[in-house]
Amino acid sequence: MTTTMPPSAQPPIRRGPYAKTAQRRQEIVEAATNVFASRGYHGGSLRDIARQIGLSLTSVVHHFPAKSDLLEAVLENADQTGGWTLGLARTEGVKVAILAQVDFNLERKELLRLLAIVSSEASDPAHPAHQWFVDRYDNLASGLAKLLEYDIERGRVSADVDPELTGRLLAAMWDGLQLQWLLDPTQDMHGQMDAALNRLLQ
Amino acid sequence: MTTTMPPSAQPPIRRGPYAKTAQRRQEIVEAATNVFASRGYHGGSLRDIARQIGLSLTSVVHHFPAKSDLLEAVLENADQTGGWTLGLARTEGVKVAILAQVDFNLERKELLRLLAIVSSEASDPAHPAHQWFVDRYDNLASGLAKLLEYDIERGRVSADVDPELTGRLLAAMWDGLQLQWLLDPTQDMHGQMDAALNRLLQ
DNA sequence: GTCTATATTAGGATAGAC
DNA sequence: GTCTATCCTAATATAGAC
Repeated sequence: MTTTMPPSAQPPIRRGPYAKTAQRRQEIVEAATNVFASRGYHGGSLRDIARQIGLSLTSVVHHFPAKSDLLEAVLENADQTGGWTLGLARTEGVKVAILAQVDFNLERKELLRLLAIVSSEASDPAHPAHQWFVDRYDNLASGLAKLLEYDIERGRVSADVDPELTGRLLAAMWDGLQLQWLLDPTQDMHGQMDAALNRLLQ
Repeated sequence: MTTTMPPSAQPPIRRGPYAKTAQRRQEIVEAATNVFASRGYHGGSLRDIARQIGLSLTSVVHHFPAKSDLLEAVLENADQTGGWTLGLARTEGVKVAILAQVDFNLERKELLRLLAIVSSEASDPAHPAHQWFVDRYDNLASGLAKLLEYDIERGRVSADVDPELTGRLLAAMWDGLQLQWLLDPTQDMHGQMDAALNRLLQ
């Protein structure tokens, strides 16, 4: 906790350090993304993360007192950089939007590896990211459901489609194809997802 | 390596030890399945595995000199116990067979956790199980493709279905729904897979 | 085959100087 | 904020007795 200033003292102006800290934190988060992506959360070490950006272990710990704090920041960051292209879904429909996101993701293999490994690790309720992933799939499914409803209204998706259920199915297919692609990058994930969307949305 | 007997010496008869060894190995493999399932391959330790069956670490190492040897045995064993119900697919169709396997799998959560975690870890080509999982998905996809062809011939599955591609899609959907169910066991995986099969097989 | 004991390396975390 | 140095724990692996 920060100590409170006595009322008489000059309040220190220090906007520089804050900016520097934010930048450092970002560097650490990016390095952690790489390490967790290749070794998992349990398998990845803070030492590796520190080494990757030429920092000491102590400094990393200074910014993120516990390893789980760092994981939390990594996941937050992953969701921000994985900006879901909502606008495209409104104008072009959910299918086009998903395929665009698939193409975008094919360029960020490390991040996908991270999410794949940690999401399965996190199926243990004691895992620090357990709730985060449970919420993530709930939000993903209901987000897709809303987009599907919109498309159904406009006749772009069959009225037979159950939005909530199909949201779950789309998320599942997405993850599953991504795993197979991660294992074997010669797989045509775009084409496979395209075919899946045609079937699932009729 | 075992030393060769001199021709003059009595060949020792020892069938007991072999059987005992096989049983021990099986015990170790089952403990390793639990540990790898809850902590992953990197995160799981040989000590935990030994402790779980009241054995010393050294004895475990005696049977499996390297950790990766143990993982290999665990995966072999997982595929055997996860006996794919081929007979059912011939008589009742691929959809019934898959749903039966889904129900069976819902009782073996630890094994599914293991496969989920290790398969994503193994997307790193340097992982000891990398090739095993690449082959596994190839075999799974082509196996499903054969079953689909059979069902198409008999009119149980739409002739519009591309067997090889759809085999991939089914495997992906299966994995994806399983992950969501592992994270949140209140998910109705049977119902979701049923709906997915109806859509994917028309 | 199994054990105790130990080697060696590495993990997360903390103390205290600068 | 960053460092060196250190603590404590645990990892894989090996040596050698029984």
